[in-house]
Amino acid sequence: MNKRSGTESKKKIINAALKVFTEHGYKGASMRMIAGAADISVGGLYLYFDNKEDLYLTLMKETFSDFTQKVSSALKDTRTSSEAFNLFITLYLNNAKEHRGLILIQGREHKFTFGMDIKRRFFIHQRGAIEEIIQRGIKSGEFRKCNVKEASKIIFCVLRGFILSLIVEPAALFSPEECSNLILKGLLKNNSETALGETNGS
Amino acid sequence: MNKRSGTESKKKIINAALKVFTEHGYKGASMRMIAGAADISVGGLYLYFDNKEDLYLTLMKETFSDFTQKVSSALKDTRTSSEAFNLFITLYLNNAKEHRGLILIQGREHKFTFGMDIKRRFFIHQRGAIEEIIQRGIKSGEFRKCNVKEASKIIFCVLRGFILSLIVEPAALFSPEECSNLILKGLLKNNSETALGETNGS
Amino acid sequence: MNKRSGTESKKKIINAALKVFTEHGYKGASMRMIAGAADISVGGLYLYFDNKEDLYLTLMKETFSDFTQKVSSALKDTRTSSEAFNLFITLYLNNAKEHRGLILIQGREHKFTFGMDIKRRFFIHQRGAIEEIIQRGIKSGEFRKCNVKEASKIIFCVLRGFILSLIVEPAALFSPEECSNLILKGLLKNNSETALGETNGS
Amino acid sequence: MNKRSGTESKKKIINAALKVFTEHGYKGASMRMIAGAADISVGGLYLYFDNKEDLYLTLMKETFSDFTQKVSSALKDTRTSSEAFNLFITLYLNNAKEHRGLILIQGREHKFTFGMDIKRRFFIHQRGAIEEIIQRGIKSGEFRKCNVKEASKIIFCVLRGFILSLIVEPAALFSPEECSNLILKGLLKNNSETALGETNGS
DNA sequence: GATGAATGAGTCTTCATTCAT
DNA sequence: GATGAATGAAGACTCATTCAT
Repeated sequence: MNKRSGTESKKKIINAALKVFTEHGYKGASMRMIAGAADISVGGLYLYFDNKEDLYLTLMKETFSDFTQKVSSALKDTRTSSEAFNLFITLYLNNAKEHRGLILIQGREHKFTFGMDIKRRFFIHQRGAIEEIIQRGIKSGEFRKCNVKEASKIIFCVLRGFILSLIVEPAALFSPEECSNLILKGLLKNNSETALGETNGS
Repeated sequence: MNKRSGTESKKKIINAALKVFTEHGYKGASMRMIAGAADISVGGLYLYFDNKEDLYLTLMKETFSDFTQKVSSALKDTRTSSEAFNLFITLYLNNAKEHRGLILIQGREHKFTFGMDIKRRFFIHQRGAIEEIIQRGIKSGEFRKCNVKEASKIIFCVLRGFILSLIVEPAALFSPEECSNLILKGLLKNNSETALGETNGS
Repeated sequence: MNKRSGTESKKKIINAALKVFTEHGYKGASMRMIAGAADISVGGLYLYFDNKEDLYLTLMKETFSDFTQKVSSALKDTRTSSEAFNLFITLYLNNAKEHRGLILIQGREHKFTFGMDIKRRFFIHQRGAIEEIIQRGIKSGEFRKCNVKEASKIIFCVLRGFILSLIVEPAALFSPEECSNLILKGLLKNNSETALGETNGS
Repeated sequence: MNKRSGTESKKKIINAALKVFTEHGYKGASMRMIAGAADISVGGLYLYFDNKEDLYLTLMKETFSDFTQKVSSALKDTRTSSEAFNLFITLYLNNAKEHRGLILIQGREHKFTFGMDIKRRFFIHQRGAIEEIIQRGIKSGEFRKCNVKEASKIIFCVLRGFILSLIVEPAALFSPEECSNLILKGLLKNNSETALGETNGS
C-alpha cells in the first residue's frame, strides 16, 4: 500500500526493468523479477504498462531518448570537433557498457524483429549526430575531407564491434580510449598513420 | 513413422535447431519448434540429445568445428597473404551471415554465461588464425610491420561490428568487400592512405 | 477466480493432496489430480508449495503433528493405563484407516527413502508414547513387569500388521477392538491366557 | 540379435522385472529399465507381454506360484507341526525380505486395486496352508485347541507387521526367530507364558 | 492506486507403446 | 524372434496476465 505518484512508480519500474532485461534478456526476464526489483506488486506493473512487450518497448524509447538528450546537451559545451567526437564516443561506449549492449543485441527473440523499428530510428539518429560532427569538423578545417556518410557508417561499425567485444570476450580488448583514438586518427588532418599501422609509417 | 538412420536424424535435428535457435534465441526457441523444423516428434529430440542445453551446446561445437575445418582447408590453396586474408574475412562474414550471428550474440540468457567457454575457445582459435596470416604476411614482406596481437584484436572488433550491423540494420552497411579492403589497407605495405581517408589525403 | 485467504487455500490443498496421495501413491498422484481435488488451478499449487516433493513432505509433517497433538490431548483425560492404552490403539488405528496407511507404506519410490526421516521420527515418537503408557501401567501395578522396549516394538509390529491387513484384505480381519484386547491381554496382570489361546487354558 | 528360446527370454524378463519393480515400485519402474536389466530390447518386452500391467500381473502370478510350490514341497519333509510351522514362517519372511514386500505393499497406484485379486488369492491360499498346519498340530496334540481361523488371521497380521517393520524401520526390530517363537508360544501346549510376558509369569 | 492470489496455456522432459527393418 | 528409432500423450513446473479486494 505504498503511496507514490503515478509517474514516480512508472520511473521506478522502468529503471528496474532496464536492469532486469539487461541482465537476463527479454525472455529470461520475468514480470515477477521486474516487479520485485521495482518494489511493486506484480499487478502494479499492469497499471502502467499493457504487457511485457509494451514495457520493453517503452523502456527502450525512454532509454534512447534519455541518451539522445544527454548527448545533445553534452555536445553543446564542446569547442573543437575532436572534443565533440571524443565525447560522443565516450558517452556511447559508456552507455553501452552500462546496459551491456541491451540496445544492440536484445530483441532477436519474439518474431525476430522485436522492437527493431525503435532501434533503427535510434541508430539513424545517432549516426546523424556523428555525421554532423564530422561535417562540422571538415568545415572548420579540423578534419580532412571524406565521404561523410561512409565514414560514419564505418565508425558505427567499429563502435558496435567494440561494444560486442566488451560483452563477448572482455579479456581480449584494447581500451575505449584506444578505440576512440583509432578512429580519430583516420579523421584528423595532420596524421599520416594508418589505423593498423604501429608508428613507423610508410 | 519415418525410419531414418540415427546419424541422419541427428544431422536433421542439428540443422533445424541451428535455424530455430538462430531465429528465436535460446530461450525463444522451444523444443516443439525444433522438432517441427526437424520433422521429428518432440520425444525424438531426446533420443539424440539429453536436453535443450545439450542440444544447443552440441550445435555450437559442431558449427564451430565445421567452420574451423572449412577455413583451414580453404587457406591451404592460397598463395599470397592478401589472398589468405581476404578469404578468411569472406568465409567468416558469410558464415556469420548464414547463422545471423548465432555465434556472436546468443547466450546472454541462462545465467549469463551459457556456452561462453565454447565461444571463447572459438574466438581465440580464429584470432590465432588471423595472427598467423598477418605474421606470415610480415615475414614475406607483403604486410608492413605491426603489433600482430593488437592488430588482430582490432580486426576482430571490426568484423564483429560488421556482422552485428548486418543483423541490426542491414540497410546501413557498406559491402563485405569494402570491409575487407578497409582492413587490408591498414596492413599492406605500400599504402599511405588511412582507413577513413577518402583518397586525396593530406 | 475464486478468492480465498492464503491459509484457507493451503489447507484445501493439503486435504486434497492427502486424499490423492493416499489413493494413488506418490508417483501415481499427479499435480493436476491434486489441483482438481483441491478445486484450484495447477499453478495455484505452486503458490503454496515449491514442488511435488515439498507438498508431500509438508503434508506428512502436518498429518503427523496433527495426530500427535490429538493423541496427547486425548490421553490427558484418561484414568487407568488400560484406558490410555485402548485409546491410543483406537486413535492410531482409526487414523491409519482414514489415510489408508499413507504413513506406513508410501515412499518406496523415488530413490527408495523418500520422506523416510519424517516417518522414522514419527514412529519413534509414537513408540515413545506407548512405552510411557506401559511404564506407567507397570508402576501403578496395573500391568505386569516386562521389557518395555521389546513390548512396545512387538505392539507396533502387530499394529502395523493390522493396518496393512486393513488395506490389503479388509475382509479377512478381526475387529480393532479384538486387536486392542489381544495386545492388552499380554500386558494385564491378572490374566493367564495367552494371545492365541482360546479360553480353556492349558 | 541374441538367439534364445521364447521361454528363456520370458523368464529372463520376469526375473529382471521382479528386481526392478521391487526396487522402484510399479510407477517408478520403466519398461526401458526392465529391458535393460533383462538384456533385451524395449520392443522385445512386447513380444512376451501385452503391456506393463500384463507384465506386472504375470510377474506376481509367477512369483506367487513359485513360492507356493516351494512351500508345499518343503513342508513335505517336516515331521512335527512345530517344525512345519517354523519352516513356513521362515520361508515367508525370507521371501518377503528378498522382494522387499513387493507382495504386500505394491499396487496401490493405478486405480487403487491393481493386481489386488491375485494378491487376495495368494493370501487366502497361504492362510489356508497355515490353518492346515495348525489343524494338524491340534489333532496330533502338539498344539492346544483354539479357533483355527482366528488364530491364522492373527498370525498373518503379525507376519505382515513384521515384514512392514522390516521395510519401514529395520533398526527397530526384533529378530525373525523371535517373531516365530513369539507366535509359536501362543500355540504350543505346554507353555503358560503370554506373548508379551517376560518370564516370571503371573 | 495497489495488491497478490488465481489462472491456464505453454515449457521441458519422460515413457509406454508401435512398427519398419 | 528381435531391434531400437519414433511417437505423442502426459507429467512437473513456469509465467504473463487478470481481478476481487
